[in-house]
Amino acid sequence: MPDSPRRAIRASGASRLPRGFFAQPTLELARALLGCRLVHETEAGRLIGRIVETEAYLREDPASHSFRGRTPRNASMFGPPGRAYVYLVYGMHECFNVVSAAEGVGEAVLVRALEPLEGLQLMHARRGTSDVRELCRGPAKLTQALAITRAHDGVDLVRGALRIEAPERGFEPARIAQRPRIGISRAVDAPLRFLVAGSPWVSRP
DNA sequence: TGAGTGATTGACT
DNA sequence: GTCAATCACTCAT
Repeated sequence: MPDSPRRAIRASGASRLPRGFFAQPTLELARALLGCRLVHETEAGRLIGRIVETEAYLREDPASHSFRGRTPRNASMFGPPGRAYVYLVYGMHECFNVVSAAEGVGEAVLVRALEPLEGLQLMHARRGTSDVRELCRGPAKLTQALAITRAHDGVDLVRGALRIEAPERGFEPARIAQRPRIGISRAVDAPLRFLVAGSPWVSRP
């Protein structure tokens, strides 16, 4: 009996993204990440969600943490592409970013929402909700659901317990919409938010 | 050194 | 719809 296609991909390592994937321009990466899978292998089990919403934060971008230069907090943003940038916001919520652009350039892509794929029971327990729609619909919700903390700041997302994998073969987001970003007070009109149009999993339609 | 702010969420009116 | 929670960081004394 032959393996399923998905299993074959996993077994061959084909779902792993090449490091160069993360080196593409930040805007293109923000779009390309839609449909990819965020995977976290934890001791309690494997947690997986499909990325359905992202926001780009660029150099020379007043809304970006990197705008005023490198600090201990945002140092990961200036690291090599394909790393994680995790920070604390409002004193209690953690947000997960994929670092992009060359080392020394402070750009990243914020992951705002996921479609839960695997480890749903663990996510429910971590989030304290029985509503599947509320598991990963928001940047701080998804970090809580997938057990992502500031301890993951700077980790390599190409390989390791926390990583990003390519979409299943043949999978493509139906339609991609581009909108202004959410929750910021500077550069509010720049259409740097990307989402899977019509997806019920995005933080705001 | 102290005040102000923030890439959010959930509880409450 | 409004608003509090809570702390790292920035900026102005």
